[in-house]
Amino acid sequence: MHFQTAGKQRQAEKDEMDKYTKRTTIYDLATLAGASPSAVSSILNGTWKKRRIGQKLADRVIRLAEEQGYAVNVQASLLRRERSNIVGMIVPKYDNRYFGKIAEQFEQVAREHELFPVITCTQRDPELEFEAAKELVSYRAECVISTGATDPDRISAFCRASGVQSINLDLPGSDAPSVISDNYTAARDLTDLILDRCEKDLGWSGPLKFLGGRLTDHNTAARLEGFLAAQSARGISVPDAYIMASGYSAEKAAQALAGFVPDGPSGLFVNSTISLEGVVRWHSELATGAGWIRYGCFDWDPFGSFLPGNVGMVEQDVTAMLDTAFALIGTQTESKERILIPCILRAF
Amino acid sequence: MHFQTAGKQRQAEKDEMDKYTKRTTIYDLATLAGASPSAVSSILNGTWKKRRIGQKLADRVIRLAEEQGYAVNVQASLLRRERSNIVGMIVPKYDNRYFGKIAEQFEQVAREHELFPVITCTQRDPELEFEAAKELVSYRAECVISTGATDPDRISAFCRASGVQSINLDLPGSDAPSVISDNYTAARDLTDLILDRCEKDLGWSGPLKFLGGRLTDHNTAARLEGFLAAQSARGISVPDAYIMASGYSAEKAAQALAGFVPDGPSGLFVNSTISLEGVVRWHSELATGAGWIRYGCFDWDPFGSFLPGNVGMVEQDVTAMLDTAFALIGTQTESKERILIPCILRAF
DNA sequence: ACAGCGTGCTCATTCGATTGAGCAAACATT
DNA sequence: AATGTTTGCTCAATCGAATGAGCACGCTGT
Repeated sequence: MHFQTAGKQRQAEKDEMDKYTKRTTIYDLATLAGASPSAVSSILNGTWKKRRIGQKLADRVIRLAEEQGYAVNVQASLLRRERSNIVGMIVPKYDNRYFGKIAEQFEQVAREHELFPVITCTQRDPELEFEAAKELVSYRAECVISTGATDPDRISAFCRASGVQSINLDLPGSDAPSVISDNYTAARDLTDLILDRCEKDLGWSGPLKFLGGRLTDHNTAARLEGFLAAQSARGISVPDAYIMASGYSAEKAAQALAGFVPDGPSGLFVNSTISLEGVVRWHSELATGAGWIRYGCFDWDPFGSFLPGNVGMVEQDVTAMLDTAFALIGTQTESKERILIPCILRAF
Repeated sequence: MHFQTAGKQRQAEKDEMDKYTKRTTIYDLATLAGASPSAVSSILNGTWKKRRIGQKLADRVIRLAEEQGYAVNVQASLLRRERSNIVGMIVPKYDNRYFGKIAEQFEQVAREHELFPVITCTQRDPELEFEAAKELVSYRAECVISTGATDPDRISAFCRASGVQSINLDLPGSDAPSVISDNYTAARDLTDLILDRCEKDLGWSGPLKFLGGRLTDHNTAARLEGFLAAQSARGISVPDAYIMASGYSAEKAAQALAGFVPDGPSGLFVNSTISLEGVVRWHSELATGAGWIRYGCFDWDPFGSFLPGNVGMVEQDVTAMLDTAFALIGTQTESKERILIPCILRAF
């Protein structure tokens, strides 16, 4: 009999190792309670009423489990259940408020859905991203959410092949449903805000410069579109040289602005807080003309409102995005639709 | 025979569900390769040479595994190995640079040590913290690292009872080894920096005000000690009312300063970026006297250097802390020592 | 021809929890 | 007393991979 054998061996172990290994199992508890492992199992996982185990035995086992510091072996449990209850998230970085908030909210929402959140940070490295996805599949995750992935479709394809659901967040893919911010609308609104402020404060109306991000990146492209649309709606045309999509780093942003000393009103659309760092560095080192600058940033940081010249920031609605994403988990929909979540514009 | 039974049932499943469930197992691969599951298993986990499996069979199985998109079932594998390779980290928040960096570095270092990192964010809720620890123990984590935990000793005790190693990071406990910043020395250095600047810029020498944190919290206490020591070394004595350890929130910090309108030189020691937010808010709203203020912050944020009045920030050496903590993993040392890691002072 | 050895593989058991099936006793019903 | 029903529990198989033990074959040496 399986459990007796196990019990005996465990006993031998105890004799030999004398409590070095304290991992209590249901077999140990069964022996202690004078009951069967299956009774113990069902008592501890809450199915005991369904299985018509008596209250008395249940109480006894529960007390024993507490005394012995029992904790289920999730590996064994999940193996049998053929469910993992794990939701994986792939995130590029934790080093800014946006991804920090995503990670934090992700955990919270996952727990509300009775799922075990596992977050992996991939440093924007496509290989690491894919490795992370494979790892999550190995853990039999119920769903893998790729956030800001460089190659979301590769991940989706792999997940599909293993029968794992995948969802894209923040950056869309074409091979799985995507929940993303409404970058176009928010960029348009932010651009309008900057233009309004330039007019009000400086009596000047564009064109604005666009700084940061990469044009090949979907979100930057959508934001640029909104940026241009807001201006062309006012009859402003933006010279090509004003589009400085110089990548994601403070240094690059500062470099892009290096030669620029404003000799009159000017405005900037800053595409991320990381680029904003570069802008602020440049701005604070200007000998003259600093007062002629107005800028807004597509991204949120609590220190933003204290930066001189900053007229407003766009905060992405992380909570709404995650709620939407989690609503998709478990649905069999083969749709690869893009769901747009409106952003929150914070004007200063 | 176990594997034949499994093979047959799997086949039946395939017939019935026609590839809806694609989770390939070693039994599937064994059938396809005409080999035994044990051969397949050892080939895929790298022990095949030890087990004298031939190169030809190995090649064939490896190719098949790739073709079929095979991924080990970690649950089964770990159950058998009785090792999880999981390191857990309990972290209070992701919403500032410090914990963001900790989380990111933790993952990286864990991977370098061939461990699977699982991070849980507990919102500074003691119950959630403990639940998280229990969950990690259920997953048979090799080690649980508690960062900034409100009750690290409770976690350590529970882990010990289950035979799981635990380490405290950032905030010390008395029941497990602790790796923490050298708060005293860094606070002393930061205080000296602020005092120096006050003298140089304003021709004034203290006493400074201390803002933020909670005195019951070990780190705040150590920093306060350094703060006071630096001043008493210069013969400055600090009035009790200058110690405003008003907790961890921007609002609280702003409130603590609310009535204060400087009518002469003054200096502040700010105990965290979250308090710094409150300071900056207050500072930027001052009608007069803003120029008379100098402050430094015990915590790092890249926007810090652009804030007027900020003379320097202390950055905790996260990399060194984590390297030190990981060096402890697997050691059987029963020591509950505190290991102090020097901080990095960034003067502006 | 047979012992001795190396090579290449398979068998059967195990990890700990779950679960459909089923047994035995207590109790109710006719 | 015979039958049906409920209650309280146990059995045995199972999830997928890992592994000590061992089998069968071929080769070498004598």
